[in-house]
Amino acid sequence: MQRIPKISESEWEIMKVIWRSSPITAEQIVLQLPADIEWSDQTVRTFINRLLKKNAIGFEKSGRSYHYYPLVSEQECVRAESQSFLKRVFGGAADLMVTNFLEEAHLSDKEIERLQRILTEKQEKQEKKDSRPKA
Amino acid sequence: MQRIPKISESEWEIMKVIWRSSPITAEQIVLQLPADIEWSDQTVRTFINRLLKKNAIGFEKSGRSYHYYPLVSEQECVRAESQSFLKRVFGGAADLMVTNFLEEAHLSDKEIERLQRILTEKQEKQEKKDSRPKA
DNA sequence: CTTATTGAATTACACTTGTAAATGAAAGGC
DNA sequence: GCCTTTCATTTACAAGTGTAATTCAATAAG
Repeated sequence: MQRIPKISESEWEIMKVIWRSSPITAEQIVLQLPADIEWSDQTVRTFINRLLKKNAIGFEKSGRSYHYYPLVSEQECVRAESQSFLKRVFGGAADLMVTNFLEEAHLSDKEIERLQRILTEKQEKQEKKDSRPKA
Repeated sequence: MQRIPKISESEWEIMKVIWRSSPITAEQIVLQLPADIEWSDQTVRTFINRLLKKNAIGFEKSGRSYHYYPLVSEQECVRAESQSFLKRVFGGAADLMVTNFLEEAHLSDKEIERLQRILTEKQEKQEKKDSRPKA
């Protein structure tokens, strides 16, 4: 009964398309997959069906073909995957993980500045919260 | 022939123990696994064997039992997993990912400051590089 | 109406993963 | 030297994944 079904690597590709443009037909999904992915129609339909079984997506009949739409939000799924990744690789330590990314990734000056702004905002928000009497 | 074998979730737990203290016997691995993991000895030995097959670890006989040690570094594996995660969930955009984590994770003031320091350092390093004539 | 086409649903099949049990081999106990 | 214990190796087996082919059902073409 867990809220968010486990979505496999291939299924993620399908979900990303559906999140981007739903409702959408199987045919359109095939077309909108990134060019470097070369799956047969059948393969794509298999993934669609598995996502249906997992209740990750739903559909509405529209004459001959189905229009699929997400039943779980990208937000939720990203969060779930991130949690799982974090736990597996960094034992759950978010700051460790961010540190690692900051050090490994080559970020542009712009990006670094943006991140600093976000951090500063977060800091200010927390200070405000701390100065309130705790409920 | 890819450098870093794919390490499953359970196998990661084993690897983390081996990275922490190697060379190490199967028995010790069992003992050093986090307390909330309850695998039978056999299960742990299965994972160890799979890691051997994948060439993620090696061993040296020492009389009755084996002493296992890593053949791939934690660094490498973390990097590989991160890449894979990044690609799957964020389409490869590292800054997006970091942003997301900063916003979702509850970081303490200390952690935020530490991250800011890291960012500042990175920024300074990049400026230095930029002021050099490009090779 | 019969046939060809086009989705969707079912079936397939090998590989991985989680979870062990069974078997084999070596070493220690007596 | 035989029996038990203890590792390691082999085998097991169901669920999930990657990758489709096959079958079924409805629609379009003639």
